Amino acid sequence: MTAHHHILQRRVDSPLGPLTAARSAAGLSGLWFDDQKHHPGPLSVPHDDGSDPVLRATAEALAAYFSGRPFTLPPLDPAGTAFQREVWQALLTIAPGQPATYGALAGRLGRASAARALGAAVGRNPISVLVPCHRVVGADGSLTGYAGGLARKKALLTLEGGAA
Amino acid sequence: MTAHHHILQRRVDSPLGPLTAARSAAGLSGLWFDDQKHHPGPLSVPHDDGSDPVLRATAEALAAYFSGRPFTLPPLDPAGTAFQREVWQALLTIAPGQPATYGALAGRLGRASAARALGAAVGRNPISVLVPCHRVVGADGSLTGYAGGLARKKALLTLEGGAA
DNA sequence: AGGGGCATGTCCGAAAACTGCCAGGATCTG
DNA sequence: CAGATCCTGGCAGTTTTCGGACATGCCCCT
Repeated sequence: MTAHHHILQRRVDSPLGPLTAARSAAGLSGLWFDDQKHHPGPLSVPHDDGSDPVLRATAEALAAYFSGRPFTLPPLDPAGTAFQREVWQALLTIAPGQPATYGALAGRLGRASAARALGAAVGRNPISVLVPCHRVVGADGSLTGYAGGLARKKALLTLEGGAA
Repeated sequence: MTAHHHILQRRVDSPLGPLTAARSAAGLSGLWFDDQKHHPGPLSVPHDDGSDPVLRATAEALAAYFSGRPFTLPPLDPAGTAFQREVWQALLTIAPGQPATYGALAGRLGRASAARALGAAVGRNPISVLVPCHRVVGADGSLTGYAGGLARKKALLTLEGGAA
């Protein structure tokens, strides 16, 4: 029951706009677009001077992602309920270019009837882009929603190509 | 808005039963009878090996108090809302043998009408005995309540003598 | 004397509301 | 008649709201 807080932050640029990355003691705890939904607001923690390994790895991963190069994720430590973390974990298993539906993902967790609850959890994903919550679409292929705005979701899916 | 946690604990004995003392980074954060109300439950923090200065000072202060000797308090750092800390601070100004009433104490804080709220705050005092929440009584002199049980409250007031 | 109402800050439990859903049926198009 | 659209109800986890209950005491009314 350790309450994990953000302890350090850093600004990161991207083709879709600037983001704020934050880390906890254990790893990357958040990565938000400035204007996205559920943004935690201005963090009252110090800014990284560039030496933090987790935040540096985050920036590098993001840059690699947008330029289509392979990359490795930094350790992740998003704060949430057990169910939410379970869902966010599952997001990592969705390959680029092969979007899944909310219902299918729910089924994969053995909770076929919890598609809607899963949708709510996906919408709360604190680590944009790197935890690919944008790869989940409606049963009919519609985008349905994205905390960073549907335009960004579409851009990300287009960038990843595949069966978009 | 730093959430202060307990980081170290220690058992302490007293004539009224064993207590658990806990400290934060800044000072003594709690001192509870085993069976008292609002007990935080088993703490998942290491036990002091006897070398911690704050917890040692706590044990010594408690021993001195019960044997009627003068003593000095360790630094205190109870966790609570602004109002609660204000109330607990005020408790320290009540001299032994000269109990105050809930209403009088509220008035002293410039909140004459908040006697009841103050009562609730007093009841939440996490540092038993050393922060003398037992020195507050009803307007008619009745004991009204004590997290550690009325028997202990009475015993403490008797021990302190004065206009009990 | 005794009873009822009210002020005040906090916590806690219950209940309602809110989701980035989806399947099934009704309604609306060519 | 075959789709495309729209509406409806039920789903499950989380968040928000709300109503009491408290370690009281004063005032007003019977």
